[in-house]
Amino acid sequence: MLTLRYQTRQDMATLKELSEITGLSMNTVSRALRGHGYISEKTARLVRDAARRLDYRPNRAAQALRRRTSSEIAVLLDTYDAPHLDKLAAIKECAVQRGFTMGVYFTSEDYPSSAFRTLLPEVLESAPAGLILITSSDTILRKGVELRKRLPCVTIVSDPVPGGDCVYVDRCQGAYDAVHYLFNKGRRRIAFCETFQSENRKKGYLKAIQDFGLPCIFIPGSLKNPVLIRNAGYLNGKLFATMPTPPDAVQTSDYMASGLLAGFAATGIKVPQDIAVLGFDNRDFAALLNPPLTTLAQPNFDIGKNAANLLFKRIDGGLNGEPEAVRISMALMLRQST
Amino acid sequence: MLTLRYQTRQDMATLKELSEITGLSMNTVSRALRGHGYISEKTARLVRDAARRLDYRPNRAAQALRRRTSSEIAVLLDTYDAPHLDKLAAIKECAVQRGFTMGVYFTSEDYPSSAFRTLLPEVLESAPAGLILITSSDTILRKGVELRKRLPCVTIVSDPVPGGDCVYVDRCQGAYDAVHYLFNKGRRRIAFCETFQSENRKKGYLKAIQDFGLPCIFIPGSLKNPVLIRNAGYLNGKLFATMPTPPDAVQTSDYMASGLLAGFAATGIKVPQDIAVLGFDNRDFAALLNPPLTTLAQPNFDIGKNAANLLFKRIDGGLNGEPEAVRISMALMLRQST
DNA sequence: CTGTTAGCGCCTTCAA
DNA sequence: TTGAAGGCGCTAACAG
Repeated sequence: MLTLRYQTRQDMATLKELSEITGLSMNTVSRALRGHGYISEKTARLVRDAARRLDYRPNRAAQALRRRTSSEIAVLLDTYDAPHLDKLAAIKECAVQRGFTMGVYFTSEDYPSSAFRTLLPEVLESAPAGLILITSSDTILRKGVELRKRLPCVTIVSDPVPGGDCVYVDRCQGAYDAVHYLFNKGRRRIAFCETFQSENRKKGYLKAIQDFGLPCIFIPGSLKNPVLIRNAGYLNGKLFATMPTPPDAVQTSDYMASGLLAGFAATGIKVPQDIAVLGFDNRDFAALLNPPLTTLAQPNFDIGKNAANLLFKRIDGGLNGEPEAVRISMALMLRQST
Repeated sequence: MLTLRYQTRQDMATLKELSEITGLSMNTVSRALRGHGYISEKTARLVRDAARRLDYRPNRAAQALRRRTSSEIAVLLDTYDAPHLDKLAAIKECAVQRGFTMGVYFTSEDYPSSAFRTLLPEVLESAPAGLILITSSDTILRKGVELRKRLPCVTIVSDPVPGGDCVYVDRCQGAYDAVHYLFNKGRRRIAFCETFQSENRKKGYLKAIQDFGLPCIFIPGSLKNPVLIRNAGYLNGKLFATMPTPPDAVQTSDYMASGLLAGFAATGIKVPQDIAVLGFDNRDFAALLNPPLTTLAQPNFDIGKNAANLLFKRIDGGLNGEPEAVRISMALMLRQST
């Protein structure tokens, strides 16, 4: 059974108690614990032992009040997208190691109380030590650059943000690599299905087919809803069957790919024999499709870790450093669809 | 462009400023803002106007220090499961409406700093006003019941927790309803594929086939990893094809269902003509499978909302109420696999 | 109905 | 190297 010496904050030891027990002043105890200023080795040990014995934990509210800034890292998300959980876990992990907490804030147009302009004040209200923005909204990114003057602020994005600290996933390079891989596998008619927010992916595709001297087979589309995308994919898949010289490979989003696979199955097109399908994002379901989908993965945990590290660099080093853009590359997850 | 009158907590107005502006004592201002104690309508309005003008926001650190409890709702998750995001969103929504913040904590065996026994102190450290535990761990649930004496504490679970406040999803009833539905559709040989943590689902299945006088076709299994489950499903699907009198319907998890569909496709079994497939959980990918999967959905947003409401009931009403168990029923999402 | 007083627990001077 | 004093912003208890 898990037992603790306290069940609420009120049961926890305070500096004062430590000072009474050790016979030192509160101040000395405080400094010893934080390792600030001059403290003799002996006193330091004395204090640390007492603190450990009482399982002392500083009162964060008091710290925040006094220091005028809390030890919270605020993370702002603009979608409820599942992969974000990994990023959060990574940020959390880094935060804990440094004695920071993590506050999560969701922006969403769906809920009035979560609109960015009402949410941001709420975030600032907690006086966070730093801010991580996971978003594709220009408004939010601009605000991030502006806030950076006063508050360490790192964004997680798909394109580098000028003037701001950011971690970005090189989706363009990812798509390029995907086409390269398909090319090496002997595919020569590589199609691209466009979806919502696929600009960078498209760039990579276009650059690659040019570099490798391949024809451009571009299927436009701009749907946002996963299920609608899937249905569009289904129709696209059937469409391929009617083409005189159909593609022998497709690069597209995981959602679209799920529909394509269904469309191909319906028309007897064999994957990967007749056509290779290569997705994007490595969503949970990619491995569950039929056949399991080869796809480009975002290293989400890594992304979170890099963002947190960059943020702490600013928290430690002040706000005068040059903005940095950390590039994260995508990884190809090989499965049976290629 | 979004502009605020402050960029950090330090720029924000304080009670003292409000008191200077209005000519009232800090105390009066404070009471007027909180609506506590006697305040004349005139003063109240005066204060509220000034507060709005300066966009006053109470300093949460100071409040927490003084009140000895913060205005944070702590939520503890023991998996990174995607559906939890909806629950979080709902809890957050309720919290914001009441002026509370939400702190999210992940327990995970994968990361040492996230083990429950190190995490719980961290949670308590922030002196939360209440705690929501989303977990299937017995240790954690027991601790929840114990904590309840000191701290409002609601669990989100699959079985009611004796002695504790909880919101539970009636998975047993869900499975029962699923079989009932299949029965009404004329299916008479309804199989059940067991998976990790499917006890309640199994109970519902067994009860239903008994009530409707159907044969029990039980395929055991206890895998945990989604991809392995999917592969097992694929094999199960092929297995069905070899049976002298195969089932005409299956109830199982979404993961297993994804594999079954692949297995059926490989052996020429038609869904839903030859066999109906009915999943469980309505995961993101259910609608993306081929054919789109009929499945039982957990109303995650609803679950979160109920948990938050129950928690606030305790926060408002003290810790002496009788423990409550709120039952949430599952909903059948009809798609093309049945 | 309103004001005064006294801290909550911690950290930053400054003095010893 | 250590201690004493003061105050961060807010609220509870009490007095007017």
